[in-house]
Amino acid sequence: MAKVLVTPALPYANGAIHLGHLVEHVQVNVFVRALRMAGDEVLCVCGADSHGAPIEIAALKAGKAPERHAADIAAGHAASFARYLCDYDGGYGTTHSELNRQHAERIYLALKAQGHITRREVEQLQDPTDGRWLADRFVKGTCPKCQAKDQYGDSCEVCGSTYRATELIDPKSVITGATPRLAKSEHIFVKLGDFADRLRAFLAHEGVLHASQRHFLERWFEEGLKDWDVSRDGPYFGFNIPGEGNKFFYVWLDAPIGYVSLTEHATAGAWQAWWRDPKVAIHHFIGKDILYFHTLFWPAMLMATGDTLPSAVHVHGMLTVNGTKMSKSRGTFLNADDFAEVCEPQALRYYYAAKLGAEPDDIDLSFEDFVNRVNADLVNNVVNLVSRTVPQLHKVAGGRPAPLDERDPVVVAARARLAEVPALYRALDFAAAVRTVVEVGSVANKLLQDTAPWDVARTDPERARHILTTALWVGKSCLALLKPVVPALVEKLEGMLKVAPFTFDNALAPLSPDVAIGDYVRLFERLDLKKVQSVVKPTEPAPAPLAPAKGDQKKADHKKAPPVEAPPPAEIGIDEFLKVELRAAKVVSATAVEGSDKLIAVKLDVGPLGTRDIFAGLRPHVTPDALVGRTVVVVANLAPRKMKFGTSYGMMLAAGDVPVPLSAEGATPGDRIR
RNA sequence: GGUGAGGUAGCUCAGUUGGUUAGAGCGGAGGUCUCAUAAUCCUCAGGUCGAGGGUUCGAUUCCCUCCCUCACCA
Repeated sequence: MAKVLVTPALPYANGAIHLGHLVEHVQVNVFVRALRMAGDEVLCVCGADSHGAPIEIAALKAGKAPERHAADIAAGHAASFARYLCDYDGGYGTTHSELNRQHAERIYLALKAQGHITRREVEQLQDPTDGRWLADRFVKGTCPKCQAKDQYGDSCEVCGSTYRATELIDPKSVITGATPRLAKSEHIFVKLGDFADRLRAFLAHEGVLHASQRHFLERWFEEGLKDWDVSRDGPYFGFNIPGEGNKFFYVWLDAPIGYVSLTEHATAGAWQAWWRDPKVAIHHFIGKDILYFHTLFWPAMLMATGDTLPSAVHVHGMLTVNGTKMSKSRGTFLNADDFAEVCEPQALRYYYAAKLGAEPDDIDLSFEDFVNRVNADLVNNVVNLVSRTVPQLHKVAGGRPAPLDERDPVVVAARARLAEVPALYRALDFAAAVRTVVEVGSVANKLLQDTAPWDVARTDPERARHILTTALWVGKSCLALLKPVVPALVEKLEGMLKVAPFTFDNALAPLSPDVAIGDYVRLFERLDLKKVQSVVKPTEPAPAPLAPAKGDQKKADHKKAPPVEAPPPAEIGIDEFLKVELRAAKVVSATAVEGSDKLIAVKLDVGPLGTRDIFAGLRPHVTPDALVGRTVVVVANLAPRKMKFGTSYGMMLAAGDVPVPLSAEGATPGDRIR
């Protein structure tokens, strides 16, 4: 019996749980339930990552103490996870705990005692009003490259360029609005390079990391590991660094330490039984965005204290919804609770499981596919098997199954296929597990169709009883193996069939002829696409497509129709319309963009507004020369858009599938169009 | 820009340690049973396996180049 500790990453306590978090937590929960069905001793802990500047500042804005704020958010996390049947040993905890402080100090002091700590001065922006040190995200100003206003201190969302916060034009603190000043402070660093060889060896172990991720990390080693800045000067919401006055641990230092302190909490103090026993397998599940922390910093910390290193760091891909990144403005940023309102949470568990393979691929939640998969594979196939047989078995045999005919080829084949499933769960290839179950289920549906027990019953009830028993056994066995994915559904089945809770040992056991099964109860409801789609509520009309970049164009060609019916554009008032600054502009020059077969680089004369460079995706239909000298319509206040070949400062309007530039012939360049 | 991963039927994916006609589910078309949650079952898709080149008797599967997509860049 294996002893396994499993953790998802700790969700950050500054926002609600969304469908992206759920990919990881469903993956973890299915894994944990499967291991437990296999008889392993499993501990699974999780809690909110509760420290850091973003939380402190959000709390400030909400008028709460940061502890309070983080606790409130964490309570929401716990409720959301519970709805999706994801539960954690010891409950859903937090990193803001006394236990976590103790472990953070223990680990830090070990690093220090071994000489892995160093210190040096760092220059950073500081708010002069309250002395607060400002991370890049807390400074906003004008982009030094494209002059876009209101951009964060690390990169410009408009032109995509990156820079230092100190390069911003007219920088302001987002907290006080004051102009920050540059100041120096001493920070504490972990000399990660000290661990480079050991880390490299650790990551090379078979199974620790998927090969593709290992390749990815190679480069960091080749470039050499830099020191890791682990201190922040107060005010900061976190743990004081022992002996360092007003310095605090950077949130990413104590976050993973939460895995240990949450273990201690969940086991009433017995953390060493999990973190000091080399026989325990530790599995971390993370998104690829935090790979760095879990494969370099975290193992280095564990090395310093001699705690057990992870057996595996499982990386999953990111979630897209209907083919696009979740976006607040498009209304596709779906939080878990909202989604649970329009569909049974187990349906999402099923879909995620059906899409999660052993490879760390991104996964897409396409509503149409989601509804199809759940209805066709789960309900119409596997669940339907139970619904087709249980009532009939009552009719022909008083609910008593026949002895299972082990020589029946359907039974033999099903046993062989289904026996592979537990190993697929262990290998994290849930997609293959689900696929196998569904395939076996359809064999039994075919059996029923071909042998028609409802006919046979009229002449040979005993024969009908045997057929129904076989089909029900297949359905029962399939669902038993799906229990890690849809536990509540399967518990209903256990009750209906009056059997002991399923494990991987008894999943394929025959039903007892001595026990009459109970009355049929519906196990699961089909999903309604319209209802699922209703979860997307655009808060504003979809932004007009920008000058079609090559990629967009291609995508548009391949997607027959948008997966979600685009809601008709909402009505807008005149004031709204007037926000769009349309102007007449004369084409000064137009040249084909080398390397693109769609784009034309156009220089426009916009009268008093000067000249503008834009890219127009008109090439397949319009030759550049034909544009020169024409007066066209341009959106003058469109945010600049960075494209592969440069930045487009506006958009030329065109109509039709074969785009024809709109003409403003007769107008003077620069004229406002209304 | 650098690095990594990927591009297989309308959609979601499987597969090929290189080899006869590249598969499944869903959607779509037609038919069927009627036990079942308008469920089941049968038939129908001819897709340049992203593009080009190379290695080979033979490549979708190996190598190179290019295009495109996604992610990460402390």
